[in-house]
Amino acid sequence: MAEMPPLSRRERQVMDIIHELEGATAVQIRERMSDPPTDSAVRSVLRILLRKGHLVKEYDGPRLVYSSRIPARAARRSAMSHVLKTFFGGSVEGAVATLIALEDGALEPDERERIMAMIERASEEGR
Amino acid sequence: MAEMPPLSRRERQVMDIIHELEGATAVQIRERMSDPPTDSAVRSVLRILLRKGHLVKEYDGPRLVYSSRIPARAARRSAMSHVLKTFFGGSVEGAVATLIALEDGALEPDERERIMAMIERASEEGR
DNA sequence: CCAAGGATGTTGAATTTTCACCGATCAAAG
DNA sequence: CTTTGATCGGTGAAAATTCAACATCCTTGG
Repeated sequence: MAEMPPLSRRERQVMDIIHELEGATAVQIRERMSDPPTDSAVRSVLRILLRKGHLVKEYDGPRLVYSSRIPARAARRSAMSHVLKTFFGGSVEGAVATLIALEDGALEPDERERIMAMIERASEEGR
Repeated sequence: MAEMPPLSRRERQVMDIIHELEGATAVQIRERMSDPPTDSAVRSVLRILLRKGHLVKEYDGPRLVYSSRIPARAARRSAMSHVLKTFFGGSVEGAVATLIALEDGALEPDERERIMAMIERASEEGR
């Protein structure tokens, strides 16, 4: 049950929104779309993603909430791994450089500190 | 001339390969595909990407080399920005954490040093 | 000069995506 | 009880995609 065929356009758009919100209803998803189709169109995509095994549904009161079947942690790593390989030739250094330069201007001093500390800690724990 | 409609499956696959190689011929692209279609099928996608303005072609001797129309720097930032927003809620700290934990095990001490130095430098220059 | 191989572009058709219409269900309001 | 509004799922057809077969244009070697 590998996730063999990559996602279509709408499918990826919906999955991204669900990842960002970590679970969402059909209406929430539609609200987040820049070019929203009909409500039923969104549900069609959701049904397909369910059938393909990318999503799971769960009732929250009367509403259905759709969530990613794979844990957030794994999804994050997979996404980051892909851009690292595709756009940075695997260079963690290059990726971090782009990352910290992203929020235009400098990043907060305390966030900078936390990141530094985190790297220290990681390199110790990692043996 | 915004790049309004997101890319289709094949289109994205081809664009990723071109980004990774920073320019490639039709044959190179086909070689990199896990489920390669016919040579002409690849060219069809390339033609579409040219028409949509995502690619530019340029002769390198007898061969045509296809490259991204937008500069690598901008493409990298855009890609990283997207995963940052979609998977990390905009948290640079979280993104860096995932990034440095990515290459299983710890990252090289010297790479760690370079990253640390880079962050220092960025926070100074960035004012 | 002529053939062969490589690279490119084009066409048309099969498959896949995308989407709106429709009916069913359910809850709250009238 | 009936109506209203909101959610949900199914169906089928239009639109986009994917792709292989085909035609053309170099370029190179015989």
